[in-house]
Amino acid sequence: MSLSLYNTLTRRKDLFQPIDPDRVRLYVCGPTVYSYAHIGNARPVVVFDQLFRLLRHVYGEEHVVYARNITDIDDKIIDAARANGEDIATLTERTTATFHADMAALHCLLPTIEPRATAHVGGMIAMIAQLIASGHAYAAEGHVLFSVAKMADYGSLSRRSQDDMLAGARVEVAPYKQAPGDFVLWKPSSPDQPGWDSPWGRGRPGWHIECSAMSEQHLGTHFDIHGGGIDLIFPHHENEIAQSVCAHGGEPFVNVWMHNGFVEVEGEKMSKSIGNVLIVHDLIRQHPGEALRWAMLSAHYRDPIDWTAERVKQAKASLDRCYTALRAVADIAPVVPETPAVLAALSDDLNTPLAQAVLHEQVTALNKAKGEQDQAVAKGELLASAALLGFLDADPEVWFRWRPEGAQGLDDAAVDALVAARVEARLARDFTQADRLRRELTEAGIILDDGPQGTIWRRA
RNA sequence: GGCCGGAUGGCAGAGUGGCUAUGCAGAGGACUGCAAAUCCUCGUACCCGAGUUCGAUUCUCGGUUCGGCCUCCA
Repeated sequence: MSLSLYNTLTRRKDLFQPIDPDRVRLYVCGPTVYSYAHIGNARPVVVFDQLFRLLRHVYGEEHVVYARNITDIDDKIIDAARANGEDIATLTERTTATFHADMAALHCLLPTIEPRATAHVGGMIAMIAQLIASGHAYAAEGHVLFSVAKMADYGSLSRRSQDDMLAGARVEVAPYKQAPGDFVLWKPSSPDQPGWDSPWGRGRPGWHIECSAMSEQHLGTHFDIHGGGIDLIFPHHENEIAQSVCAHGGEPFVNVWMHNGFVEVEGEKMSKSIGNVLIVHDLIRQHPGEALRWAMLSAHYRDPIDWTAERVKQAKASLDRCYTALRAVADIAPVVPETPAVLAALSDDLNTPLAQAVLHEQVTALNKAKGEQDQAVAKGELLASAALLGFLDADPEVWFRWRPEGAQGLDDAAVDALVAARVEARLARDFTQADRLRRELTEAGIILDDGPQGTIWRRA
């Protein structure tokens, strides 16, 4: 199965050919750990988790290296720590732990490597020194800046020229800059700010250099795929390219650049001023994480996604349909196929909406399957496809008993008791009583299914 | 102003130069003590205009419109 991926560099889908199929390397820009991750932060995590899963399937689990950094030094962190009255390490460790838990709830695997910026300052300083030595950067007033004029094809990823950018007139013109487009590699720290000793005085790294230094250390100077949000194309990734290519004597840096689209909320841009920022940590208390993952993957990763209550509801309904089918064949051992049917959809630039459609067709096939043999095959087809997407790994009984945190109403034992009472009433052919109990349960959000094997229930 | 990406049925969302996904919602039927679930059937959607073509929702050009980025941003 050939894999094609849309490459921001070429602006088209290209056949993916790894540099080394025994060591396929992926780098994704990870979180700046100063507060809870919002749904927009979660999108690249879910999208590139999906890519990671696909690459592992195609090249083998041991042959894929996925690095996603933790940015644990940044001015936003400094400000947040000060505001909280806690030290930076406490803040970043706490936030990182929450990030891990939240992303795990979205069924995201841990990356192979999770480098932290503060553990790589030495590498950043070395790379900056290299850039100065090769004439691509200069020191001025305690800062070190990259000189964009020294790189011939600066702007090739975002396809913009220096002139175009100056027309935007939002470029900060600092006195120590030789040209307005030059960007900071190193900046000085005041005594009350965190800092590291360097040849240019005590200071801290600029935003872009950490990814160049960390990818170099863990993935080498030239690797396969680099991902992140579409807003990172410029300046972050453009500058990363400039730093890495120039520090490595002009050799190629990344073959495929991939960018996910933005998340909107109920048709509006998500922003603090509108007050519609959705925090993953809150969402996972109100909805099963698997449903949130389904919702996130229900739009193609390059398109903007409008995150709505309706979308989450539909995602939950889709998974209910899957788990309903699986519940009916819970006792049948699946016959797992070698190649999941969703592989073709995923191999076409991660077409997850099409993959979900395939899952639905597999559910229909499972529902229609007659006899244990056919059911075992249909179940295996569904599970194999779902596994590649990070879905349907729960016990259906657990899925259908899920309830939001702090939910009022009947707990599992209370429901079981009422259901048992109704079963007795039905056996006694007291349908008035049975229907009264059904009504009571329906009002409590419990849906009953009287089947040949007895009565089962689920939460709506 | 520059660069980039969209516009598909009630909703979400794929895809294709002719055979018009998938799910939800809706209509009808089978099944059912009631119900739920399931299965079957149904609704003939592709922003506008011109061009290319035997044929365009799909390709080309123009337009309308929505959105993103232009050194804080996933």
